[in-house]
Amino acid sequence: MQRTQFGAMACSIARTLDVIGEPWSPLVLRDVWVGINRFDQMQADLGISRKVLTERLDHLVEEGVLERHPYDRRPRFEYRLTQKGTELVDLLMVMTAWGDKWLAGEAGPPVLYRHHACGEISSVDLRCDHCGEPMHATDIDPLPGPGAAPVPAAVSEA
Amino acid sequence: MQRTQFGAMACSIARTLDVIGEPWSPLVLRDVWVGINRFDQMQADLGISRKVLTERLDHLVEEGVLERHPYDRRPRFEYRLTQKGTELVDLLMVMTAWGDKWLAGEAGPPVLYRHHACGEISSVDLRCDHCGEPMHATDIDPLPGPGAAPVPAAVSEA
DNA sequence: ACCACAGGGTCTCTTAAAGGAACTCCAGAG
DNA sequence: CTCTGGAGTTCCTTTAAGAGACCCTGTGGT
Repeated sequence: MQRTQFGAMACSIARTLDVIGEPWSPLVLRDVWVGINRFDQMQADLGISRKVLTERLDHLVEEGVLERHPYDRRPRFEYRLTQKGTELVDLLMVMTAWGDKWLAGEAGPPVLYRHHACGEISSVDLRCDHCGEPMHATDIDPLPGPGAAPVPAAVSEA
Repeated sequence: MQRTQFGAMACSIARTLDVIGEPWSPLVLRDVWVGINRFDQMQADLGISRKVLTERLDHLVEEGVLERHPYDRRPRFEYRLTQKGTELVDLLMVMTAWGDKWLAGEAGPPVLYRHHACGEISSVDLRCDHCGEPMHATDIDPLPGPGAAPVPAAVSEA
């Protein structure tokens, strides 16, 4: 719903939410990722209302996360991930890992991932891109960066 | 808003969205993570409506992501991350990395992270927890897992 | 003992977004 | 020349977010 626009906050989390924070958006992205990339396929797969699906697709295309590719002389499109969108899938992979661990219950994870490099069923882990050691919530200190608090007159964020 | 409950879908992404998919929830989590953990502090920091903040905090506590710690004889609470919540911060770190790369613009990232292990300003990278090689969207194949499609009578998901 | 204060909510009202379903548009098949 | 099937679009109803006033309860000052 999001009446408040998060994009103006000096916070990359808030800005990212402006792109995929709306309800259904991550699931639309997931569908495109796994190859469900036409309107009616997605609609059927997700059970989302057609109106909302239209809005989400338009928004994701505007944001440069998806691209429309015509596949017919009529205005018929397939949606595909851009580079920006492909990198956003990292987020889905981490959501999957967390959901698998904390929410899957006795049935176990609904989907497994096989890693091409090693051929194993595995999941994703977060590492420091400098030293390669694990990097999680308690392993870091936040410091103000160059883009901090850009609008002095603004009300609040962090 | 989310009239549709995602939690019933056989998809860890959808289930995770049920926990933190509502508007503001990730930002509430971020605040608690960085030490803004009382009601009025969060309200002031985010500019969220008090009603919605109450709902989000209640929900996150119910889901076991946050814990209430009294700090007064009156019913006054600090909110803290549980283990489940701390691991969910991984998601925020990945959102931050993506937002820093694609949305920060010329000003640069609003916040930097210093990694304790190496002392460097760095960001997070996704690795296979088996072989340690990079693991991104195009490096994996999804396969059906043990918890796939639990309700044969159900309508749709993936 | 009394009053003002502040943290942490609750209530109410308005506005906008999600759900659902019917309707439109158009190219190609028969 | 009508039928069908993707891809939207329109309309209506329901519900959640935004905004801001109001409430309740210890506490500290006088």
